[in-house]
Amino acid sequence: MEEQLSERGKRILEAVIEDYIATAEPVGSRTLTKSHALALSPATVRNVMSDLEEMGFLTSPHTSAGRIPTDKAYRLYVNSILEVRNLTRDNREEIKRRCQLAGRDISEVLKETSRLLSSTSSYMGVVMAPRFAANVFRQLEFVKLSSHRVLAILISQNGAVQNRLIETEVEISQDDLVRMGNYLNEQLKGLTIAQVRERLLSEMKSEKVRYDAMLSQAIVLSEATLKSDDAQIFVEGQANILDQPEFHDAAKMREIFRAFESKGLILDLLDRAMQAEGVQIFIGAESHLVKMEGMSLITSTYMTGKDTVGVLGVIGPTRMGYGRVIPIVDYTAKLISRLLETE
Amino acid sequence: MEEQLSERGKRILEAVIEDYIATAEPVGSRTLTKSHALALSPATVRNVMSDLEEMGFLTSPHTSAGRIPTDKAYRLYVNSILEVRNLTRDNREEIKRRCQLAGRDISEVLKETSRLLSSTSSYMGVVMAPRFAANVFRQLEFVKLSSHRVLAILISQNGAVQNRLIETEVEISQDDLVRMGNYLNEQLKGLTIAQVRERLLSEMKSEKVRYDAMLSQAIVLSEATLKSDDAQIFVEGQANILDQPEFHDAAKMREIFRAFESKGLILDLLDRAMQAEGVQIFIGAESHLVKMEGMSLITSTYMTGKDTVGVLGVIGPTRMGYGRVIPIVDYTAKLISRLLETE
DNA sequence: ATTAGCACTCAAAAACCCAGAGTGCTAACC
DNA sequence: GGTTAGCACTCTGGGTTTTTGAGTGCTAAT
Repeated sequence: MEEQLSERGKRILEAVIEDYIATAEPVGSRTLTKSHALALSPATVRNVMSDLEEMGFLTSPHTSAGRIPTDKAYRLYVNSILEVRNLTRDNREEIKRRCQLAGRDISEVLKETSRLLSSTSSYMGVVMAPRFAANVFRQLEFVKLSSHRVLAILISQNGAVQNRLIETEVEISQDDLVRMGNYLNEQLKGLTIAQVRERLLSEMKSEKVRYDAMLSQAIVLSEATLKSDDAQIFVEGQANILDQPEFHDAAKMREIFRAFESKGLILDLLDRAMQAEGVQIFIGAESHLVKMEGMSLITSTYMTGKDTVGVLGVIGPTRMGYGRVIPIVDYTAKLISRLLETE
Repeated sequence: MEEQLSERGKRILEAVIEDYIATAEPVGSRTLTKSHALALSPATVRNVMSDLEEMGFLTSPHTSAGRIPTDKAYRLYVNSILEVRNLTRDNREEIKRRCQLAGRDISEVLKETSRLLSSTSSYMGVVMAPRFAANVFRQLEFVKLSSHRVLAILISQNGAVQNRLIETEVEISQDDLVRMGNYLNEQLKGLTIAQVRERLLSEMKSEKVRYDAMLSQAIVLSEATLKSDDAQIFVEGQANILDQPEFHDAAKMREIFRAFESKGLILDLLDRAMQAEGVQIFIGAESHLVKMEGMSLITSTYMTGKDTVGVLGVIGPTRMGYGRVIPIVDYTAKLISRLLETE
C-alpha cells in the first residue's frame, strides 16, 4: 500500500491541490484535464487519483463528487512540491512602508503589522509581542497622581512600556518616589525584567528591608508593577475569513469566532510555533487542536539580535495560498527583526 | 390619521414589543392574547393592531405573518412605556468587582469594562477612552534607547500614558534628555495636553528657540510625541451578536462584521453620543447610519469631576432588552466616573 | 499502459405540496 | 357603540419528490 509516489502522481496531486485552493470545490478528473494541460485522458487521471486516494492523499466527500486533498497531501505539497514565489517589489515596498516604527508606540507597530499581514494575505493576521519579562530592564519610574495613587511605569530597553496604577496604603511624597526610582534603577541596571522580578522577591525577604520602610515600599511598588505579564497578542482581519466559502454557513462562522474570541487558543499555537526558529507551517489537525481543523497556520519567529522574542503569522483555511503567503510571513518577520534591533 | 394612542393601544403595543423582543418572531393576534393576559379576543386585538400599523408603530413583513414593531414603536417604548428595572445586588457586585482599576494600566481597565458590558448585557460592549488631548498634563519623560532612538513618554494627571518612539537626527545624551524633560515639565505644568501642544507650536516659532538648539530639540521631540491622538475605542464581544437570530444568515453576519471592523463607524456614533450628558439611546436608523439599521445603541457618558470625558455603552439588535441593559450601562458609567475621580 | 464507453451514484437544485399561522371583513352580539 | 365569532383568503416554511449533472468504477478495445 505504501508504494512510492510517481512523478506523474505528484504532478496530478499538485494539480488537484491547486485547483482546490482556487475553487474550494471538490475537483473531478474531467475538470482537471481541462484546466491543467495534462495530456492525459480523464480516465487515466481517474486511475491515478484512485491510487492517490488509496495512499491517503485524497478523499472524496462522497462517491460521485470530486476529490479533495487531505492534510497529508498539503503537507507533502508544502514540503516538496510547492515552490515559493518571490515577493513582488510592490509587495515588499508596501510591507516596508507600513512597518515604520518611528513615531509610534511599539505595540501600535505590532498591531499594525498584524493588520498588514491580514490585508496582504487576505486571511487573518496574528502577532505575538515579545514577552515583556524577557526584555532587558531600562528604567522604572514612579509618578504620584494623587494622595494614594501612584503610577508606575516600567520601560524596557527595546522601547516597550508597561504601566500600572497602584493604590498605596500610606501617602508617599513625589520626592521619595523619585528617590526610590533612582535607587532601583541603579540596582537593577542590565537585568532582564524576569531577573528583576526575582531579585526583588528575594530582597523582600532580606533583613535589610525590614528596617528600611522606604525601600520596602519601593519593592512592593515595583513588584506590583511586574506581576501578571500576560502575553500580548494582536489578531486582525477576522472578518476576512468570513469570505472564505468553507465558512459560508452560519454555524461554522459562529464556531470559528467563538474559538478565536478568547485568545488562549491562539496563544497555545503561537507558543508552540516559538519552539523552533524560522517559518513553520501547521496544517489542520496537525496542531492537535480540535478547533483548528480546516485551518492552517503559517508562522515565523522574529528576533532582536540573536534571541527569538516573538512570533507572527497568518491563519487561514487549510486551503490557503501557501505559495503566496509564506514569503509574506517570512519577509515580514525579517523586517520586524531588523526594526527591533537595538542598533 | 394622527389620533392619540389610547391606553389600551399602549398596552397592546407594549405586549407586542415584549413578545418580539423575547422571540424575534413576528407576533400575531392570537399568540398575543395567550401570552399576555389581555382579556380581549384575538379579533379585537387585530383591530387595535391594525390601528397601530396605520399609525406607524407596527409593520408586517407580509400579509399573514404577525407584526413587528417599527423604530418609532421602540422609541415610544423606551420613552414612555418602559420602566427600567433596578439592577440586582449580584449584578452590581459583579460590575464593581470587575472594574477595579488598581494594579492595572488604565486602558486595560477600560478594555475590561468593555468586556464586562458585553458579558453582562450579552450584546456588544463599547468603550471610548478619554481623548488624551483633553487630559491634564502631568509629566513628560525622555528615555534614550540607543544612539538615535529616544522613547518619549507622556503621562497625564489621570494616569493615562502614551509613548512614542522617536528617531532623532542627531545623537542626544541622556543627561540632555533629562534636562529637556525638566524644563518642559516646569513650563507645561497644569495645562491640558491640547494646550500643551498649542503652546509648543507657538514656541517653535518664537525667536528664542532659534538660538537654543537644545530647546528646539526638546520641542520637536515633544511635538512628535503629541501628534496624532486618535481616539481609543474598545469593542468587545462581537461574537455575542452572532447568537442573535436576526443575524443567523451568513450574508448579514458578514455585513455586520465588516461594518464594525474599522472602528470609524463606532467612533462616529460615540462622538455623537458624547454631545449630551447621561444615558442616550439610538434606535436603528435614528443614527442616520445605514449600517446601523436593525441595531440599537445604548450609551452613557462618563466623567472625571465635572467634565464629560468619554462614553461607553452597548450595541445590540433593535430588538434588545432595553429594560435590562439600560441600568447596566448607566451603573457602569457612574462607577467608572467614580473611579476616575482624582480623589 | 491508456482510453473510450457505459451503467451507476449521489448531492444539490428545482418543483411541488401542504399545514399552520395570520389577516381582513362581515355579521351577529351585548 | 364596541366587541366578538366565523369564514374565506394569503402567504411562508418545511417536507417530499423529481430532475439534473458531475463524477465514479469497471470493462473492453486500442
